Amino acid sequence: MFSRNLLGPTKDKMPHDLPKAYDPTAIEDHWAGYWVRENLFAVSTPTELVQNQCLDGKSPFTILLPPPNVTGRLHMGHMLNQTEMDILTRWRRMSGRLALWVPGTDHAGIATQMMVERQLTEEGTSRQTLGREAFVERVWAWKSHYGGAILEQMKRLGVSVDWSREYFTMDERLSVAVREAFVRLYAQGLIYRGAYIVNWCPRCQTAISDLEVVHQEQKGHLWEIRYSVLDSFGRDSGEYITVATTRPETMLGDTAVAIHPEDERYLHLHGKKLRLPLMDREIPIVVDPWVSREFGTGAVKVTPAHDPNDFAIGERHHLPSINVMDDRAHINENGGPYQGLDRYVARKKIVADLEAQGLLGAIKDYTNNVGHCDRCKTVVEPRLSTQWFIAVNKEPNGGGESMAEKARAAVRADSSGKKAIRFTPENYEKIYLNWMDDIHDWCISRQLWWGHRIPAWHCGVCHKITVPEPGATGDPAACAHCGSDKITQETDVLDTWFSSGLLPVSVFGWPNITPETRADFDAFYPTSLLVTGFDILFFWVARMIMLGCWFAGDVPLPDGSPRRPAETVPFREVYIHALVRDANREKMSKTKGNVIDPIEIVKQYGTDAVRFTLASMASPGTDIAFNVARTEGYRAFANKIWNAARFIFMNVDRAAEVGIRIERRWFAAPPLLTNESRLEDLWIMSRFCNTAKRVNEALEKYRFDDAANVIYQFFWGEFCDWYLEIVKLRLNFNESLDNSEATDSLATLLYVFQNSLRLLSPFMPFLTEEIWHALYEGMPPRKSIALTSYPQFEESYLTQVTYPSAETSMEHLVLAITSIRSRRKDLGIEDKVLVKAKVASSKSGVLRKNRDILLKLARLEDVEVVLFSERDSDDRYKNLAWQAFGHVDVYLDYQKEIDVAAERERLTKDIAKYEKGLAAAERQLGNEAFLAKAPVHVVEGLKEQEAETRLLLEKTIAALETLPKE
RNA sequence: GGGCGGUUAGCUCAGUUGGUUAGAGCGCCUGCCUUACAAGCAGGAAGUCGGGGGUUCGAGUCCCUCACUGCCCA
Repeated sequence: MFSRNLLGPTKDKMPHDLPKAYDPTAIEDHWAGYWVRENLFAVSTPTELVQNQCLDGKSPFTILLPPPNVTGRLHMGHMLNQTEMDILTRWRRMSGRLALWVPGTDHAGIATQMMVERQLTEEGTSRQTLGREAFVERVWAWKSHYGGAILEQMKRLGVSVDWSREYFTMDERLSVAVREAFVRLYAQGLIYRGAYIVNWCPRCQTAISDLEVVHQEQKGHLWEIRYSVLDSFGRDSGEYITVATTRPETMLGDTAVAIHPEDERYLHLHGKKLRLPLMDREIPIVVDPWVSREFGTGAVKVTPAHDPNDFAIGERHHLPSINVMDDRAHINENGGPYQGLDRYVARKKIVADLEAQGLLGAIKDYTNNVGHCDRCKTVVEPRLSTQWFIAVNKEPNGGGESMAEKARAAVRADSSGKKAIRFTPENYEKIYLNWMDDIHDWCISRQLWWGHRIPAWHCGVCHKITVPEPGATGDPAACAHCGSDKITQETDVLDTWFSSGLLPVSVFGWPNITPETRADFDAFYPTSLLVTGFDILFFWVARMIMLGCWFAGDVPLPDGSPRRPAETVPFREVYIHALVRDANREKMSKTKGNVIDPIEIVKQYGTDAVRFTLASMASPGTDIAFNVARTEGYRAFANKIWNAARFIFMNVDRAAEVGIRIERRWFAAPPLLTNESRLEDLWIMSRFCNTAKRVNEALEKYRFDDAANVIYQFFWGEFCDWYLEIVKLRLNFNESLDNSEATDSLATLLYVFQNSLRLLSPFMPFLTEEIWHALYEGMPPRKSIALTSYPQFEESYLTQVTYPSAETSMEHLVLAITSIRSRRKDLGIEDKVLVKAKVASSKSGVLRKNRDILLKLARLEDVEVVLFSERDSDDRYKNLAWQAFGHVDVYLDYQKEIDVAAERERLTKDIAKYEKGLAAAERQLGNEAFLAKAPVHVVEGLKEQEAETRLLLEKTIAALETLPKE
């Protein structure tokens, strides 16, 4: 097998004996392992770099892998994300940048805790039985055993990350950063603790942030409940006020009923009290303009402990808050007779009891938006609870901008129009800013055991909170307020996104930035790019911007000068990629069962083909409907490349037989072509340079689709379809002949092929690596094609010769060939039959000069080439059945009966087409306004087109007339 | 309810600042195992660019409107 030669090439073996069909499984594992083993993409701490300045003058290209959950399994979204990052990183690396891609995993608080809890349940135990310390140990054990499987999957995809820098968000050094970030924010007055309505997940038994709540429409009911109005003696007045609710069980915690101050229906009730049914509690009627008069009955029950709006009303009217549910959303001791019941059981019972007491009004069907836990899909319970928050809109102690303000400024254009962070696609900038404009304080505490424990200590004596001073190491021994040593650490942990939001600063050493340790930070911060999905735009991207801008601002530049805001950002660019959907544009989900496992597809079609599929469909802003039909097509492309290699190796071997060896300089520099060089060589070099230029431009704009399609088109449609076919004419190696022509052709062929491999390698790293090594017969100049340079548009090279004329000449030749082929088909000439042809053209010189190509590719026995003018003035050419193809007319000398009817139909159809086109052109050219206002090249182009169409029309009509009458 | 996007060939999608007769892949039809490749080669069919209106010499592209559809936020 081919790759075995690379591991130990032997002279006596045929080195280029490749299997006929490309088999990715035979090579991919080998190279994936090789890249990791050889540490090819490791970037050591730069020693002589100044801030963002490489020795060669190019800044480093730095990119962080969005850390997958340690519990994660690779899905299509990851694969898209990683393919895009890998293409860009490989491309930047090959383009001469110091390219660092840092991988790692996220401890994923809730997800991981759930995973281990599930295991414990199966074992018949629980985390509570184990206790906190043992449980956390158990999670670590789980992590070392099962965690990070996703990184192994990534290795299989061949991502060019620096594995030596792999991190885990709970690593010691990153935990230090988390703690320091917390204590600094606390010292700045931006972290506070308080009782607020939070989203409570009864399943996970923790508060979750607004972002972790997914709203879903759900069919439910709207229950109307009658509350008795009391008279001035506290007795039932006989009057009722009716409220409507979707959550009747919360009435247990009602502390008021609110009405709109100007609602005429209730004016007489201002200042009255009500009897809360079932609980027999007196509650006031309050007036509040927030109440909508149109909704329901215009009277709303107020449950400050279980609804954010009610909480606000409660604050305004100094109402008590009665929390009626416990951590599991069971009714607690404040729920009277309902204590201990699950919320939904309680709901049923309360409705039944109300009905029994005649206090239940209408029950209406009602669809409302119910919040669910993002993680476990349990219905979230808004619930009053004491949590830790970051005040994102608040000025820090000592003044200055808030975190949100800094984070907005980083994205908005400054006075000179520059943006410190640029989004692609651009519209995400607006989405980000809209969100940032009404951002709420961030609830950062979670009632979990797995995560970074909040570095705050509660005093058992004075009940105040002690948070260490910034920079302090070690835990406090005594209360900072009363000196008592009876302090215990807060049991809550931090939101996972708090630690991942710090990654851009923490992975490069923050907060430990000293002259000795700062080299990484100086070189790699800000990172160059973030590639991620829009689903974590707010979760992660926004938090990184807030935290990055906040903390990097304290780190001076290497020369000691203060860091300007634009240099505090965590990344300079954000590329938001699309969602990968299934072939029917459905969102992939486990419940729908339409999840495509990338590893399965990779096994079936090869990593390169899947990568190429994703790249070719990754048009910014458009979701990807992943269709294996596409992947099948790109597997065919991989096979095409493979077979081109086989063809080339075959010729290298044939050359070797007559003593011609590959010379390294053929690879190193482009062939020296002149205006006298052969057309196909000039043309393919021109096309290659053009392709390289377009690929570089496309990648610069994150147009992975354009880049992939341009390469595909070049390699298959130009290099294989035309160049290889033509070059077969030249590759005649013979001991008795002068082989210089064949050798020259081989040199150009190898140059273009080898550089095409480089061009392709960021997209198809495995296949190109394999063939590239084989080209050097196992003795390559570098360890990997990934360490060679990326083809660039070589301006100086292209000005040496007249490439544009080579392109037009080649186009003409191609037109002549395809025209003859088309005519052959029309006449029903079998492929293997060689015929004689006459070709009239506007460029007969090109066709005469490349007669051999014309004969071979059009399968001709002989060809006579004349100019149009010669043909038209010579009687010998009159009355022949010419077929017009624009700049070329074709006549084939073939005796077989032609199908007159079919021919007539075809010509008639053509005539109709030309007439239509001609009419359109004439109409426009007859328009004086058009002639006056349109740019010259447009007018000239149209005139030319009109003339051509007219000529085609005339010729076709003539051809129709020469057909025998029926 | 607020905001953003989409509608182009049978399918999945490109189409850059308005400019000559709208492209690609897959699929489809016809013929070929032409020694790199049948995962291939050659030739071909297929679109009134969601509907309507407007701006313009000129609109898939800009504006208005309607329809359908997706997403985010509340």
